[in-house]
Amino acid sequence: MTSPPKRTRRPEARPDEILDAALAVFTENGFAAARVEDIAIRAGLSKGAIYLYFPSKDAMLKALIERSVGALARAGEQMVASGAASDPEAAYRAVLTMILTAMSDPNISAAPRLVLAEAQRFPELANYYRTHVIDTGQRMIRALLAAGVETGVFRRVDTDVAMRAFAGPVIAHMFLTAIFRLPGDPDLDPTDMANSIADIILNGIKVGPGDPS
Amino acid sequence: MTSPPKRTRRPEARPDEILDAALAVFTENGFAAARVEDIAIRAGLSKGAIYLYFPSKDAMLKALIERSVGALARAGEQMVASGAASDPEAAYRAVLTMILTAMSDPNISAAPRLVLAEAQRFPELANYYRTHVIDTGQRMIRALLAAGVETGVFRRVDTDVAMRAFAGPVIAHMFLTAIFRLPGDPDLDPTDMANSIADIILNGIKVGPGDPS
Amino acid sequence: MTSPPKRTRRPEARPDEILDAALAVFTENGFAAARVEDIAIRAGLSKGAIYLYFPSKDAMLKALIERSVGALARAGEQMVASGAASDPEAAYRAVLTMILTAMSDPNISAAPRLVLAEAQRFPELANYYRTHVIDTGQRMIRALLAAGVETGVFRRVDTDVAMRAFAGPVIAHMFLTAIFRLPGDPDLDPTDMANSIADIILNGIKVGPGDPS
Amino acid sequence: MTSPPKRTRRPEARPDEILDAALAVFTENGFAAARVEDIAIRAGLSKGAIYLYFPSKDAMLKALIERSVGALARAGEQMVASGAASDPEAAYRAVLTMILTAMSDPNISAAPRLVLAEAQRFPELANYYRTHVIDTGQRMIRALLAAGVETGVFRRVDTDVAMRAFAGPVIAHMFLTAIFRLPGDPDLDPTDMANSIADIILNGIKVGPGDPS
DNA sequence: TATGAATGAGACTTCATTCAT
DNA sequence: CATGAATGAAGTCTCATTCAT
Repeated sequence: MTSPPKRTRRPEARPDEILDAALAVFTENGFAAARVEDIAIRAGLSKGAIYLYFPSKDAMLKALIERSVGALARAGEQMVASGAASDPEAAYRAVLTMILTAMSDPNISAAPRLVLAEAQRFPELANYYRTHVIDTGQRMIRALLAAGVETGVFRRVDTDVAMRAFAGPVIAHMFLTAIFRLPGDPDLDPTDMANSIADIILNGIKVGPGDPS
Repeated sequence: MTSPPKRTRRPEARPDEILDAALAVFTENGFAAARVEDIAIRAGLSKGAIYLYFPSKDAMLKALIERSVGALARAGEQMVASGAASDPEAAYRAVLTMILTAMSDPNISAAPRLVLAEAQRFPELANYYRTHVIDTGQRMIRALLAAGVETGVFRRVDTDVAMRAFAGPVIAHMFLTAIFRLPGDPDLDPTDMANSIADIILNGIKVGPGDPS
Repeated sequence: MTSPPKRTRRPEARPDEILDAALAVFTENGFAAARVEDIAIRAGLSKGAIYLYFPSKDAMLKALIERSVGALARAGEQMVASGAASDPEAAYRAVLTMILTAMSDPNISAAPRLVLAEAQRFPELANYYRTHVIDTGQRMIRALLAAGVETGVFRRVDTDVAMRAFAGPVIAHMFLTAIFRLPGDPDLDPTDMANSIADIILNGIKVGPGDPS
Repeated sequence: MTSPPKRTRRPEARPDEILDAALAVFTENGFAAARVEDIAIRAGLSKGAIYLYFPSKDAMLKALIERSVGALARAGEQMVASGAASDPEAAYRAVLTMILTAMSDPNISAAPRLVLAEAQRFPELANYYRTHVIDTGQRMIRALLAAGVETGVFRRVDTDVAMRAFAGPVIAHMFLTAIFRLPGDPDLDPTDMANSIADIILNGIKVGPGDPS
């Protein structure tokens, strides 16, 4: 239960500790301006030791993104498991609440923000993210929409449009929370926020009075 | 008709030409990794000449953001002029179309993306952007909502929620277009996209059959 | 009597005005750190105009030293004219008073100090100064001593020793006045100082009671 | 016995080795024109390694002066220990011989000359030197004079005058030796020179036949 | 003569990476 | 495994000098 006696930090956890430190430093300074030494210090290691675990600073960025993508993928699976097919509306609310809650924590949103900030410089990164995150998200959105159309609650909406409508508010919330929030600003409850957003989006894609199909 | 022999080229346009070049290089490489020499080359100048117009690389970033904010502010005024009060729905569609069209051009979205990428490193920048862009946007959204509530077409929606619902799809579109778009991907017409998004959002905040007020 | 109407500064005085400015800037910043632009500003000219009068920064330094050496040479002639032969003691007092008075003014001592500061970097400069100033001084000191020995008031003193005894206090005074003087320090009257120093040095080389010749 | 293979060389001596190299390069080129790389090469290190020991070129200059002042202070203590009180004349001769011998070596006089050359640019440096060297020297001269007046061998001499008479010849000797000496010039024996100068100065401040007190 | 925009070599400084220990 | 001294490439910024006007 208690934290181990410092020197005995299971050495197999090192890479992860380093990535934690790297994420923090990358987020604070941007990738290019981040110094390996600062990562080392934050990880409680010497500069040289970092290179026993990662061959380069670039590799750390890549590993970081891959790790974060893994977490997102797991979240996605959970999301699918939450039963989109039977009740698409409830599924959407559940997923949105989960993601928005996560993105309300700047420490958790750090990785996605890092990708958005650095993707242009690292096309390989952008590609990895697109394949593993965006495409997955797209598939999930499509499934959600299909389920809703099937059950007659949703009208037919273009996937590209839906992606913007579904992901956009999350991204906006992330930036507003992590970057543009002032010290005195009130804490917005993520669950309330998620439900209010869902009220709008779901209402927006529901079959209306005049919509035949 | 052709450009004069190198040394004589509307000298009063220099700072703007340099900022154009800087924006391009910053966007491509990120601020920290951008080299002043590349900016100079792109601006058709020597490295040293840059420093005749800007005292430092930091100053270029700042000037760049301020210039871009000016453009956004002007767009905002135009948006207000488009008559939100008389017909909020039409006003929203007009504004969204305008912004989304702009953000469909990676060259135009470059400045906002730069801010999102670098704001964490430059709190002063974040602050400037918040005061000049986000707060202005918030005011406009509030005015739009109030007008709609007044005329009985919109239900009452929290401003923070509305900001995420209104701005989010634009931001998502911007990133999808500028960063995650593959060479072969089809061109999405911004006007169609704006209208489809507006269909969702407007429908989402409209007074529904069951909503009394 | 009044200063000329600004634009009409006899253009033939330009080089001298530039050298005045250069001396001031060189003294303040050292030669290497001095900026040609600062010299130009101080001279009321543009950077480019400087190069109409001097081919390089180095040339300014050289011209500066040569000009200052000319002034010193003229002072030396005056010194010789003051009649060392007839009364060496009075001649020494007169010369010391004159030089010490001059060296009490940091503006006047600026050139010699500049030489001492930069001579190592510019052997040609050191050489010029040695030939024109030091060697001349040496000859004068030798003449003074010879006259005193002739009249029986001075004992025989080695020229190298005498140079150190004669010039040293002047140099010390120069540095103490120009560099190490604090704002609040009292003004020392150069004439008093010269006479007090002369009291020591003259007494020191006079034929004493026990000295035969 | 021979120096070990490059990387391992009493590492604790590094800063001192660097300062030795810096002093040489600063003296040769002046501070502003000295290149850090030249210092590094002279110290047998790479450019970057210098910055492991000193944060800037300025810091090297400061450290250099402080080190040299320390040496001078130690010499001063030794001088006091040489017994000024019992025999002021002998004490003066001893001190002058010591200092003049030191100043006859251009390597040793390098630091003081550097101060005289750069003090104007670095007021902090001038101040440090004044407090630690000049003021100390002044106190010692005053003590020497007081002792001589006490024993009735010296007449009363103003301290400011004495400083110029005592320190001047040393400074003159230093410049004549380090800067204006030609390759062919004969070696002057510092001890002889010190004694000859002392003959003049001591004689100059001694109580004369006509001086009552 | 004079201007001042422009050039480009060069300097200080930083930092990713290596390697002897 | 770990350290930390060392390297060297690279980048920002400065400034003497030039030149079209």
